[in-house]
Parts: sequence; C-alpha cells; structure tokens
Amino acid sequence: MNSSKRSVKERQIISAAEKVFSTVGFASATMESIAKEIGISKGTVYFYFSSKENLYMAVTYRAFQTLLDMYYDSMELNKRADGKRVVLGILNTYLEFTEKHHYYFELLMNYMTIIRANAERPHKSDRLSEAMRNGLYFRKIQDIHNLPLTIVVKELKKGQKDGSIKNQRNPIMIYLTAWAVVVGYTSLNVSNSKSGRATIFKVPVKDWKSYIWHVLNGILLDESQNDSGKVVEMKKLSSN
Amino acid sequence: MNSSKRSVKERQIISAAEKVFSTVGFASATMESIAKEIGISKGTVYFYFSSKENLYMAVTYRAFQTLLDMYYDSMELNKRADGKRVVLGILNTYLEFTEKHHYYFELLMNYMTIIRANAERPHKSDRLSEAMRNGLYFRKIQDIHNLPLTIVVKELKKGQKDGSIKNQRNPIMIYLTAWAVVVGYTSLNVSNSKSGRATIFKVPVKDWKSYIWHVLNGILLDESQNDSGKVVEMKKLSSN
Amino acid sequence: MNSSKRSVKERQIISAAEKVFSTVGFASATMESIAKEIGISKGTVYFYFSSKENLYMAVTYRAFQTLLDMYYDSMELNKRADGKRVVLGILNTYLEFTEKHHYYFELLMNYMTIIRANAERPHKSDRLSEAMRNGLYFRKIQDIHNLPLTIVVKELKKGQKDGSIKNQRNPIMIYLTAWAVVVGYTSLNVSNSKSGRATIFKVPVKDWKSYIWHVLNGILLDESQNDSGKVVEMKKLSSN
Amino acid sequence: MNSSKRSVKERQIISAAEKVFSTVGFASATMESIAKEIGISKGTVYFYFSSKENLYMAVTYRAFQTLLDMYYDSMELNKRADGKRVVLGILNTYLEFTEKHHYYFELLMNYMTIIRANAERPHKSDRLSEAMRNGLYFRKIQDIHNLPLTIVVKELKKGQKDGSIKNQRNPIMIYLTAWAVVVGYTSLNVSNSKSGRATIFKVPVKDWKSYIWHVLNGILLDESQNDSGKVVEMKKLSSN
DNA sequence: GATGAATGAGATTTCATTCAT
DNA sequence: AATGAATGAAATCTCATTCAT
Repeated sequence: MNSSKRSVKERQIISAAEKVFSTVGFASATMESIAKEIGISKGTVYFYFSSKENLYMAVTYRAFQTLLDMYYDSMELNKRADGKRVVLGILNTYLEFTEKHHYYFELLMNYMTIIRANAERPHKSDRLSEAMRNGLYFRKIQDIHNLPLTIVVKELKKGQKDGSIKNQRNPIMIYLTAWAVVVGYTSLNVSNSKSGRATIFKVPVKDWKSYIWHVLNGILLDESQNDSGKVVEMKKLSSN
Repeated sequence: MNSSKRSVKERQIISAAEKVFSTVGFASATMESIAKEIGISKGTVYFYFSSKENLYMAVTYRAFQTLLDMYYDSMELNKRADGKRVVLGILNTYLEFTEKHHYYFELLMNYMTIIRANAERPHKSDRLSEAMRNGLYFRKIQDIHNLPLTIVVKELKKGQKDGSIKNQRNPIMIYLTAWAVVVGYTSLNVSNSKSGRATIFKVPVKDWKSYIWHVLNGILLDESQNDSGKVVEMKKLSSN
Repeated sequence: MNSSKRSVKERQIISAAEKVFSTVGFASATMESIAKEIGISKGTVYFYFSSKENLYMAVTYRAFQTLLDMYYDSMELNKRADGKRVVLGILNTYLEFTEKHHYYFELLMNYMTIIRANAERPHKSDRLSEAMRNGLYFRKIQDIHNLPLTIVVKELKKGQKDGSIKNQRNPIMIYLTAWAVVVGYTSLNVSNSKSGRATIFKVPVKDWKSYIWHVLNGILLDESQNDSGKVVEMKKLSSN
Repeated sequence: MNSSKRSVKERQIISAAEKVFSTVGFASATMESIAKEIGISKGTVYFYFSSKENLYMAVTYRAFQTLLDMYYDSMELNKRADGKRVVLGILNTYLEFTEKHHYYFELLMNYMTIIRANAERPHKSDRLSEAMRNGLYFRKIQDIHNLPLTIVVKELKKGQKDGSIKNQRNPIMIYLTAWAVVVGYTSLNVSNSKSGRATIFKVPVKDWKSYIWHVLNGILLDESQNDSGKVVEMKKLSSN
C-alpha cells in the first residue's frame, strides 16, 4: 500500500472518529464503534492511530486545518481590500466555521483547556496524559496553533496603519476581544442552524447574529482611547 | 438522623465532588475518590446520591445557587440605583463569579450543552441519560435555570424605561450579547487570576478586562438603531 | 468484614493463583481463571491485589515465608546441636522444601533473576516493571530476601568456631557452594517425586540424592586450604 | 533464492530473535521487534519460521549446537589425554559456555523444563503446544539433546577404566552431580562476568569459581564408596 | 520472496453500582 | 446510617498470524 492509500484510510478513520466523538463525546466513544462506522476492525484503527487520544488529536488537527484553510480562502478573496475589510472577512469566516463545523469549534476550545490545564499544572497528569503529549498529532497542532492569532493580528496592524481600523489599542487585545465576542456568541447559541426553530429565548438567531456583527464592527471602529466620562467604574459596583 | 444532619453530610459530599470533578474531570472522577476526600465510604455517597450523574447535577445546582446568591447580593447593593447601574452591577458580579469559581462557570456551560443536545435529539440517550433526567437535582435546576436570564432582563427593561440604558433593542438580545462577551472573555482567559502579573499572549489580563468592561458599557449605551452607514454587510464578505 | 476475614480471602486467592501459575505459567495464567478457581469474580481478585504482577509477588512472598518457617522449625529441632548439624539440618530442609514445593523453588529462582536483571539494567523496564517495584509484596519480600543467607552463614560461623565444620573458607562462599549444589540438583532433577518412575537417566533419584548429600557433607568437612597437588588447573584446560 | 541464501537469512533472524528474547523475555518479545532488529518485515520472519515458538526453538537449537561445538573443540584439544582430563576439560568448557552465552544456558534449562512438564502431563497442552511439538527445530533438538550426556558419560567411563578417575560410582550419577554443581553455580552467579571486580554477597566471583572448580575435581577424585563414618544421615535431621 | 495492512481473539484493568452485615 | 466486599460489563490495547499485492 503506497502512502496515498495510507492517507486515504487515515482520513476515513478521522472522519469516522469525528462523527462518533461529536455524537457521543470522547469518553463514551469506543474504538470499536469508530471502526465499525467504516466497516473495519478495531486493530486497524490502532494500526493507524496508536491510541484513542491520538486519534482525538488527529481530529483536532483537522479542525485547525479546516479553520486555517477557510482563513486563507477569505484572505485570498479580500487580497486587495484594506485591513478592516480583511479582518471582518476573517471574523465572518470564523462565524461560518463555527456554524458549519460546530464540533470543530468545541475541539478547538477543548484544546485550549487542555493546554491551559497543562501550563498551570505541568506536574499533574490530570487532563493531558503523557501519551497525548508525545503523540504525533499533538505535536503537529503545536506547530500551528498560534497561526490564527498571528494571521489576524498582522491584518489588524495593517488596518491600523492604513487608517481603516480606528481602534488604536494593542492589536492582540482587539483580536482577543473580537474573538471573545464570537466565542461567547457561539457558545450560547444553542439553536442548531439546521433546525427550523432558529430562535434562542424567542430571539431570532438571525437578528442576534446581526447585532453581534454590529458589535464586532463597533470594536474595530471604536475611536475612544479611554473610558472617561460615560463608563461606570468597575470598583464602584463591587462589594469586595 | 434528622434532616439537618442529613443536609450537612450532603453538603460535604457535594463539596468533595466539586473538588474532585474540577481536578480530574467528570469522566476520570471516581466515587471512591470523592468518598475518600471526606473520609467516608463509597456506600455512604450512594446513600445520599443515587448515581454519579446525580451528584454531578447536585454540584451544578450549587453553581446555579451560588450565582443567584451573588446576583441577589449585587441587586440589594444597588437597590436604589437606576437600571443601567443594576445591570452593570450584575455583569460585574458575573465576572467575579467566573473568576472566583471557574469550575462553576464550566458546569453552567456544560449544563447548557446537555440541555441543548437533549432538546435537539430527545430520542437519543446520547449525553443525557434517563437516570439523569429523573434525578432530583436535575429537576431542581430546571426550576431555576432561567432565573439569571429573567432577573437581568427585568432590570434591562427598567433601565430602558428610566432612560439610563440607551440601547432600545430587544432586552433579551442585549442580555445575550453582554453575556456572550463575558462568556467569551472567560473562556479565552487562560491566565491564572491569582497571579498579579497574569498575561495572555503578552497582554496584561487587567488591561484586557478593562477593555471588556468598556465594551459592555458600550453595549448598554449604544443608541444606534441600525447598522446603516459604517457597518460592513456580512454577505459581502462571504463567498458562500 | 474484619481483617481476619480479609486475610482469609487473601490467602484463598494466593492459593488459587499458586495453583494456576504453577500449572500454566505466569504468562498464560489469567486473572479470570484464578478467580474461577475459587468461584469468585475477577473484580474481587483486583479488590485484593492491584495487579497480576502483585499477586505473583504475593505468591513469591509465601514461598519465602514457607522456606523461612521450615528453616526456623529445623533450627528449633537442632537448637542444642553443633553448627555443622544445624547447617546440615537446614540444607536437608531446603531439599525437602524443593521437593514438597517445587514451584516455590521456581519462584525463588525467578525472583533472583528479576533482581539481578534489575540490578544490571535499572534503566530498562525489561523484566521488572515499575508497577511491580512499587507493589506491597515486592517490598515485603525485599525486607526478608536475605534472611536465608544470613541465617545459614551465622550457623556456619558457629560451626567453624566450635570445630564441627572443618572447612575454614569464607562462610558465605561455603554457603553459596552448598546452595549451588542443591539448586543444581533440584534444577536437574526432572523426575517428579510423586511419580512412580523416580529415576533420571535411569539413575534412581534416591541414590543420586544420597550422593548429593555425601557431597554436601564433604564440603563442610573439607580441610584442604588450597588446590595444590591433585587439582588440575583450569587455565591448562582452556584454549582461550 | 538458493538454499545458501536462505540459510544466511535464517541465521540473521535467529540472531535477532536471540537478542530480543534474551533482552525482554519470550513473552514480551514481539515478532515485529525481531524483524525490525535486522530491518526486515514481520511477514519475512513468518516466511522462514512458521511461528514464534518455532523461532524460539531455533534459537534453542543454536544453543545446543554451540555447546556441542565447544565440547568437540575441547575434546579435540585433549584427544590424547586421559579420561579425567577430558572430563575436566568439558566441565571447564561448560563453565565457559555459561559465561559467554548466559542466555543459551537459560534456553537449555528452559528446554528441560518444557520436556519435563510434557513428560509428566502429556495430555495437558500446558507448556508445550501441539504446534511446538511438531515444529522442525523441536524435532531437530530431540535428535541431539542427549548428546552432551552421552559424550561426557563415555569419557567418564574411559577415565574410570584408565584409572584417572577414582570415583567408581555410576558414571551417569557422577555426570549429573558435576553438572548440578555447574548449573547451581551458574544459576546463582548473579554477577556480570564482564566486570573484573565482580562479587556476589561480597565474595569475589573469581574466588568462588576456583572453589567450585576444587569441588568438581574432588568429585572425580572421590574414592569413598559409602558414607559410613563421618557423614550425617539425612533421616536423623528431618522431623517428617 | 517480501511486504505490511488487516484481523480479532484475548488479556488486563477500571469502576459504577449493589447489598449483606 | 454506614460500610466495603463483591460483581461484571465494558473499554483499551496487544500482537500472533494471515494474505493480497
């Protein structure tokens, strides 16, 4: 079997795993059910992926790749536009990504949780096992996991320079904030876009999404340099 | 054993479960380790909680209760203030809640995921087992899980009426948006809040939080009724 | 269940394991078959012994204990005799031990192999796994594994002092040599004493054993201090 | 591939197997690791050896062959010497064999165990599987496994006849006894012979080996016909 | 001859849950 | 009320062996 055939089978297994993981969750997923999904044996899955965790990481890697591919497509589309337009294009792309591939969104968020837990307690084998850390796909992800950040930040800087983005704050902070808005929106958006009842607490998701988009635009346009005047100070609200 | 003694022991068990769940995750937590945490036997845990899932729900219920308690405290503090101030007080309280009780935040988010998955595929026993659905604590949560929403929405309406909140959009949508900002911020904020010099991608968390607060204020102050003019239309950015 | 009941069950499991291990060997033995041997479940075996290796060590520990008990009985019997008689009593006891408990003999020899492999290549997890090293019984064995040596050497010294043992060489070397004779005899003695055909290569085992005994006596009586004269030098026989 | 090429590859595989078996033991050795050892595929190993057990037997056969080769070399060297010298030469050769090829020694001993278990319980498939019994190498070994015995016994008889060996006991018994001494010595000698300053329980191995040699000489020289007089009777030492 | 993908039986181990005491 | 021994279903993972190419 040449390497092309090998990667075909690998992709099949990753697709099967994606389906099973997204349906029943990682813990409840069994290697047996993943194998049966494409009519192969358990052993074959292990032939391609040394452990369940590694297979999970392979799916996560695909999630990253899919997001990056969509980013690059979006940038190609706006290659002659100004920075603001490129950034908005990417934000819009991220929204599309979370709608089309909601499970990929979950994988990406979970990856961050893993990384965080590991950074805080590297001594504990709590949530990130030694086996996972040494796996091929985990290492492949580490090579690219900062790309989404660096790509957007670069465009934000361009937009600040060409004047299309008025917000002169630290571009990383702007990125984090816009990202947070989308992450929060996606996390709370319980309605499945495929279902007809596209409302959340009776609010049409379409309307909400438009408003979220308005907020995102507002962040890029924001010319205020400080919070003087209208903003209520936080400490005044707390009793601690 | 009178009911007071019973509830004391119950609380101990819930605390132990909270500690274990938050440390190793639900799947890796064992009833044994939870019992040992407070020096009792596995059987006793089962005497108070009929299953591991029920115990998990009991911890989730505590998370809801803790949040609500903090909400009521905040409202008591601002009981004579205008709607905007009350709402900002609650948002600030939610931020404090996620910082002090990050695992409670995770529980609340996870509860939403469970509810959503169940709403979409009620026939599948995927993520919400029959046993869990019938558990006492799950039913108790269902009685209160909309309170955070209704409380804030009520205050938002008051603010819109008394003129302190300029944004005249659907208050539920405003609530969802503000909540999304906090949820996104909390989800991405990987830094350990206990350390004073926490940063995320080299941005001081303190600065980021201030900016998030600025955005939240902006949402309440937003007087725009539509996106005419400056806002880029989404459909222009997409190739789909 | 009180500790007495616990240890009763433990002993039952160890006995079952001894039977299964000695019949099919460690590798082919399954926890299931050991459990079934006494009509309990696999899980119960794991309740008492954390792993198969640990259970193996528990059987090995029993082998050591059995040998030591027989040693102490033998010494009690000869408590007023001279050193030579005590040593011969112990040697005889060791022979009896290997005949009655041939599998215990194998366990003891295998334990030595494990220890040796570990001493030589402590970095490799080759034959002694981390799990085994940390097991309770392995550590218990380490506390007593030198007792057979120290007991005999002490008596040898007494015999050298009281004149009953003529051999004035290093008592440890005398012990090693006598032990080697018995170990070699036992290793080669393929005929099961229970079987009627008590011969090896047509030599009656009874006769051979008598002769081995003669050799052992000879070692203790040996008054020669060097090999001058009759003994052929080794180097003259080798071509290397 | 002609038969010469075939046997070259066979030898390579046996060498690889020897290395892997001796390092991690039969049970832990995998066909894959043996194949990789010489950069071939698992399938190729199966082309030459029909099973793992057969390959193990092939290594055991090599162990027998190596021992016999060394025996013949030794006898060639002493072809004009008297019986005692030939026998001592062979014993010395056996000592060299166990030092140079300790794993071969283990293989030989293990082979005896297999044969014995099979002789005692031929109905049980306990330790010697049907597949092994029918393998080529197992049958090849059976053709030669008595040669070491017959060779030495023949020379012992010669020595008894020419007067160089004083011990007039059954030559097989003398052989067994001398062999037992060497086997016991080798089994207990845990030290690594490569290191010059090897000790066992603080006894220099060199000294112990000299003494063992002294004992072996003593056995051949032993003129006593019975144990009258000095030897303690065994039955007097036992309480059974 | 050689490869290595594929299989699947089988082993160890975990743990939620039950229940006799 | 509390204990903890006992259960057994279920899951991961291993690897000897086969066989199409």
